[in-house]
Amino acid sequence: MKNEQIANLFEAIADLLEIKGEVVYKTLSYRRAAESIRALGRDLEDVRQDEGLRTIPGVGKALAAKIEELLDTGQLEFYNNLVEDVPEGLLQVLTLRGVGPKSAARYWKELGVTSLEELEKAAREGRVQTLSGMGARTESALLVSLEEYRRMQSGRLLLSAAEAAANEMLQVVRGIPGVEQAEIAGSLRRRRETIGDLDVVVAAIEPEGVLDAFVNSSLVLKVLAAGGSKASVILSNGVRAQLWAYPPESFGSVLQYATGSQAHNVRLRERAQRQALSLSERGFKTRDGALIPCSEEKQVYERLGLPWIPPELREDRGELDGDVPPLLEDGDLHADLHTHTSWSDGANSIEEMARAAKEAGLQVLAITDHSQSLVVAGGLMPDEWQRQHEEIERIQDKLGDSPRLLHGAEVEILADGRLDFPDDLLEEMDIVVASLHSGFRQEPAMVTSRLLNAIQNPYVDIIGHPTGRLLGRREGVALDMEKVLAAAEERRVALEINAHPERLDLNDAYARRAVEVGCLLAINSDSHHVSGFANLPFGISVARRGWVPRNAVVNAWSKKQLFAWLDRNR
DNA sequence: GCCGTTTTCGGCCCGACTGTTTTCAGTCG
Repeated sequence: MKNEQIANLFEAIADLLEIKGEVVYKTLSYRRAAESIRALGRDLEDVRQDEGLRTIPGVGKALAAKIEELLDTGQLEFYNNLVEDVPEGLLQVLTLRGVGPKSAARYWKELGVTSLEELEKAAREGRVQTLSGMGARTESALLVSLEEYRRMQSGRLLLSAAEAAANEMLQVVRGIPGVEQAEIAGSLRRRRETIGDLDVVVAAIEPEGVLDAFVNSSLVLKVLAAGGSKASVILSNGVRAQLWAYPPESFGSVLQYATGSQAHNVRLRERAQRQALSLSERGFKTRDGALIPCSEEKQVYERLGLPWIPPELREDRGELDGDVPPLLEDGDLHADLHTHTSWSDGANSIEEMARAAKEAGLQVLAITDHSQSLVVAGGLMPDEWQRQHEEIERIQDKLGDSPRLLHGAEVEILADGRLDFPDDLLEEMDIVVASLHSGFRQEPAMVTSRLLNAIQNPYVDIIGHPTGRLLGRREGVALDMEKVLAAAEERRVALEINAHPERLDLNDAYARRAVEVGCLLAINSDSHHVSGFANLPFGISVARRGWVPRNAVVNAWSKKQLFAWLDRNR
């Protein structure tokens, strides 16, 4: 059983235990363990054999035993018994906005509801409002939530889409009279790979007036909740958003609070408690009730004796325990080592791509069009690659040394593990990116061995988008990532963090693990268009979330260091 | 169910908003 499945199961257990009425701290333990497992970046089986499951934060004796049972049998008796008590269908009921464990339990016990369909029926028949403490408004709100659930099935936004929507919202909010400061917060500020809803924080002398103007603006389709400090809405583009409006003296406190993550904030508040302080979005409160607001975010961390923590790290993954490495910054990448042109499935010529790369501040650009077998993407035959080579030399002459062009290919790793070009051609190339575009449904062990084959080839420099996932569309291959990392480390082959917002592959957890085992990484745009270089910051976000130091990223190196690495086997 | 420079037992974060209440529980982030 794989990490993701076990994490999901633990979350389902937490939900069911909450409906059952179990003490909330027990359910929190399951949730915390699930988060730790997601952040692991390696198989639980490996952790069990090496340092032991108990070394995972939030996994104690009981949860370790449950993980072992799942690893060994693929089953969990505890869970099987639990669903005898509490119907699994209630898990979906719990996802409705406005429905928590207490309400779900009452719908189930008092109305016999065990699924979304049954709940809808009960609400339509007016049975929900017969429950004590529930009225007609609760019932109609429930029907609205059910409607929302159907519409919003698609779920989370890609980072790029969320960023565009948030900037639009930010522009509107900054134009509201009385707004002194406005910033993006929430998971978008932490640069998670997908975003559920937007959070924007503003400083204003009169927060109520700002909130009022916002909810009445043309940007807002529907108001879900609105008070004197915050408003929760659906924007006209269908995206859910929250606006937090607080007085300027509390701006830092609320920005910190609204940025989260929740787990990170809990850690901070525990820390505040040890200093006899209580921490909230308004500031610190002393035991005698005096409020100490923070106008700047860094003051929140300062008072707790901490350095300011970059938002990308605020996930309760050890960021408060010690030194954080110096992270990659926008502008640290001097090279893009994986791009396409109209020679295969790109939209622009080599020259257009080169000029755009220079415009984007890059000193080195690798042209890596697809290889012959990827027919749908216009993969190049060997003789076409030779002709492209002449073309690249001509353009290099024309452009001078800026950017420096490298000529390579994104070579298919074929279904049997061979590469799609012969070695003597690969040897001629300045750079070789090897990638999978087919055979994703093979057994993970087979896909792993295909990658290992590619890594063993002396001319391969980078493994492109290693798992092949497409966010929201295709799961990545369940590779034996530890084997891949170990081989890549030994051969000094870099693994890609593909910066396309739909890929972001490797993800943050694998990137962090890669660095731990000494692997090199490359952050590439995989551009198919001159606009593609604008995606590089998304790759940098992944690296930052993965605690990746600058010196582990080959395209953040100097030209000299980069070329020496590329020449290592040539 | 986890965890320990207060503790191996007894803690475990905080406030805004809503709907239904006559003072608060539930949900959310």
